[in-house]
Amino acid sequence: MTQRLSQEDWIAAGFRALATDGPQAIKAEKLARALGTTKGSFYWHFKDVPAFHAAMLTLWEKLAVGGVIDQTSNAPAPEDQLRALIARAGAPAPDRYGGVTIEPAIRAWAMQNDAVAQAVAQVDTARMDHLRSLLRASDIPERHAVLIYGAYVGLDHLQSRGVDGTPQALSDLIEMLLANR
Amino acid sequence: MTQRLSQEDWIAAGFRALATDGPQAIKAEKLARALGTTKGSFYWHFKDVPAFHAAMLTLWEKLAVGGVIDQTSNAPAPEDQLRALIARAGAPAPDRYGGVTIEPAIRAWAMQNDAVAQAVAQVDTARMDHLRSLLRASDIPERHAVLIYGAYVGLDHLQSRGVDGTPQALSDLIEMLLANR
DNA sequence: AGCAATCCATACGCTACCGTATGGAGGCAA
DNA sequence: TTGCCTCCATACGGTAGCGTATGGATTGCT
Repeated sequence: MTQRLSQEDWIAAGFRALATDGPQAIKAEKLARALGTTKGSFYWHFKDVPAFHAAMLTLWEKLAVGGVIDQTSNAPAPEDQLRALIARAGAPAPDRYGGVTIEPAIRAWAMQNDAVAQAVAQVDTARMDHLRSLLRASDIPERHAVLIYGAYVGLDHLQSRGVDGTPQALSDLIEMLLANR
Repeated sequence: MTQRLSQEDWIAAGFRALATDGPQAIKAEKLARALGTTKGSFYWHFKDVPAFHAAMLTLWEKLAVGGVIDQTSNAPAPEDQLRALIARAGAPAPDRYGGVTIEPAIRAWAMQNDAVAQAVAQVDTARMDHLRSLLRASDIPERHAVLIYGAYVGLDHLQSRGVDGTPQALSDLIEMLLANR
């Protein structure tokens, strides 16, 4: 690699490593090897490994919340806002980075790192709040937010493990809830 | 600890460590410290760390598949078999060990270990096959197996992260599917 | 071209964990 | 009691990663 690297390059490499090999792959020297450089560069761009992790998390929070919440105000009826949300969240996961879906990996990471767990909790709360408001506007009981979001999380996980039929399943659920209100 | 330990003691400690601190806590010396002993004992009971992991996985597969599949044949109508399954899978997760729910932690572990991923895949296939047969008998379209199982996985994850309302959500889904067939 | 700022390579000491080897400690049978 | 067998403690060499320090290379500015 005769190219000079930026913080973003390192973070992208971090997400790639996280998605393919799990949290234990997000180490300074390991990433340096993957980028064809040395940890000298890493410690130039980041104070230490926890700071690097924090940078990854900040970016993910932005992608994970923004990617789901915005672009729903364009739809006319609240039912269609809901459908648009599911369409966006269903097939390809909303938070991709470098072509890789990272959310299941982030959730796995949260098991062994409290800072990550906290970030995931914030994202979950924000998403569920938004979902609840859409449900309210669509005359669907708000308590179903847990079901929808749980299904989203589980289907995303199963999709990452190679199970298929997952995108369709989520919109099946929404249509059923819309038909039964 | 003046007590002599068995393989089972080590495995229980392994699950405890996995559930609370994640996969990186399943190390010989770490577990030894948690048990108040040394790794001399560990390497007496297990050939090496991968062999220990394999023992954990074998046990989990048994709990995870058996715990869901058996004890459903006692119900009369297939609808009630389905309800019984969900009741068993809903509130406390079916595979507990030492009072701890371990499935979300196992799934997280699967991100960074191919042997674990394979075990999870086998469990998922077995459970979904069984679920599909119950759906067939209950006149619910089989393709909804993915939705139900996805919801189960996601709700189990959310429950482990402290979100509440998760047990109710799964039976809501089943009742809705039963009402809409 | 010359200079400064930016970025990377390398070497070092430190910690954590692995797996092995070997020597006990304690229970149990004869 | 003696001896054996099961189980654990300890010490060792090896690997991988952390964070620091310091010097060298490149880039961009003037």
